Amino acid sequence: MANFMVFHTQIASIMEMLANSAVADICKLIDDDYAVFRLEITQSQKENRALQRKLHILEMNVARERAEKTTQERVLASRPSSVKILDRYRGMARGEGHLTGGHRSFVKPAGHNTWRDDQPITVDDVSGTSTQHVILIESADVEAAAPGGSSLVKQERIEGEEDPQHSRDIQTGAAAVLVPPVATDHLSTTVPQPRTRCSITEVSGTPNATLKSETDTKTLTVTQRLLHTRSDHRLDPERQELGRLGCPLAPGSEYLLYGNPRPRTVHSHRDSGNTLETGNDPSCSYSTEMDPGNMPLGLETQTDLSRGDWNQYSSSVYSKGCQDEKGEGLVVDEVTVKVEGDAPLAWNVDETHLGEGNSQGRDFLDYRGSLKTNLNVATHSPLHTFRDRDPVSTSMGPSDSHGSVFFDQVLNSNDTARAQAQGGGTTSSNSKEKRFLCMFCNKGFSCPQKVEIHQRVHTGEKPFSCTQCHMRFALAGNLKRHQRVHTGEKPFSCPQCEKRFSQAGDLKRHQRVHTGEKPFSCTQCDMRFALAGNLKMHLKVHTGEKQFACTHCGKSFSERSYLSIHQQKNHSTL
DNA sequence: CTGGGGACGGGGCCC
DNA sequence: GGGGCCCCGTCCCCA
Repeated sequence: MANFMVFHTQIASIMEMLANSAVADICKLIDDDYAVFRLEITQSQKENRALQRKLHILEMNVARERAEKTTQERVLASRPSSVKILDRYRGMARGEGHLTGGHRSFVKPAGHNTWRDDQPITVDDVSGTSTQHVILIESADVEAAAPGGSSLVKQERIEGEEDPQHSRDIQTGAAAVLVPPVATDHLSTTVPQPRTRCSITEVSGTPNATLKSETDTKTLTVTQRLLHTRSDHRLDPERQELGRLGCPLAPGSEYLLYGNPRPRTVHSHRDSGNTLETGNDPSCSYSTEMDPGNMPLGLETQTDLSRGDWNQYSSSVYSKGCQDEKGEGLVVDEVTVKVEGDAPLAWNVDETHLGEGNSQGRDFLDYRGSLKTNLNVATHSPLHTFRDRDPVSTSMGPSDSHGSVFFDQVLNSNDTARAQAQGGGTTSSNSKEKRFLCMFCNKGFSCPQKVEIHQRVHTGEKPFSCTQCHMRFALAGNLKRHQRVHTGEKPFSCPQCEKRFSQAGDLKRHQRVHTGEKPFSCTQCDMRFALAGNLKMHLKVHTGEKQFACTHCGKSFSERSYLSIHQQKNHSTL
């Protein structure tokens, strides 16, 4: 029994020793693992800090890149001579629903003087889709700041998570003032040095980010020049190249330029795609979405840009513009522009696009012919100085400067003549009062609102629609007058007869019947006419459309025999 | 072909 | 500044 007790004690002792040993081993293992674990944690923390630093630097680079863009916008905004640009074509794009829908495409104008084809400045947000935009940035600055670390950063954003600042910067030129201080500082210090530029590239078809790095010192050089020559960029040789229109610079001009003649979003009724091709070659389909045939009717129900939206848009745009009568600011709105490669630019303005289905379509001109024949229609207004080729403006704006010049040409060719014929024109003696110029035709107006109204001539905007028919009008007064067609109202009565007229001009014209006045005389013969249209028809006699005109009375005949009969019958005694 | 009217585009002026 | 009105020019159509 005693032996048993001793044995039991020994066993217990051994068990205790074994237990202690086991605990010690376990503790030792735990300590070792803990040490390893702590070491790993420390290393991970170090890596995290390094990655955070890199991320921060990359964010700064992104901000810097944005700042470059926005600063360039400011360069445009701060155009000399207190010039202000209001891009009214955003409304056109709105009509396409692109902008309101969030679709934004900023494209390099093909053939742009200062942009290269390989410039990666392309931001394309497509709303309504789940497309993820991968911003891939590889910057030498990052490498320098975080040596040894990875320079690849993936940043994926889904729809709706768009950076508000980013969006704001892109959407409005006014946001150009919101340049991050860091970015501006960076610009001021590093711009002169070539550096790696960040490219924002949409990677389609790949769920994950891929790396794309582009070093474009040339672009930076251009950007730098633009950033630092805001006051003298008019003298930029490249901008001087704009002088192909023969537009000398006009320093100190007091003209304020309204409107943006850049072509806007194309809504071609013939082309399958709503495309606006930009490039060097002026062959670009252009039409306005003011398609009466497709327009909804009714002032109250219509929501297209031509009506309420348009008004709203215009008001917004011009309210912006009016905020800065001094020309201190710039409102540059973007317009969706889709570039298909570097397709040549061609502006095939087709009146069927412009006014199809509208009796007023006749007023639209085929600008192609005008473009051919009026390339030298020079306007000596300083406004052309500002039709620059600023890559920022073109990237942010609705189109490239080629389209702008095109508009200059074609619109000057048509509207300027009419405007000048009606006492307008930039060179009028009262140009000081009419210091608000239309960007399309240079016609001067006394206030911006009149420019806005006038520019409907060029834009095709017809905000006022008749609720009784499909007719649309650019002027409210014309709509009001038109409605007499439906009401039958004829408030103008002739005092000499029973006739009544819906328009005062009609009455006045009618009264020539009573007075015998014939103010329109033929320069080829002695015929006189009470109506200009009749004279115009008559002139065809002399222009060869009728080959056989009577030398006595001017009457013309399609065949010589008819003329002979006429002369024998009416002038045989002569 | 001419005369005449309907209707619209658009600039200028005034309130 | 905005709206209304006037006016001119123009196109189209018809008798």
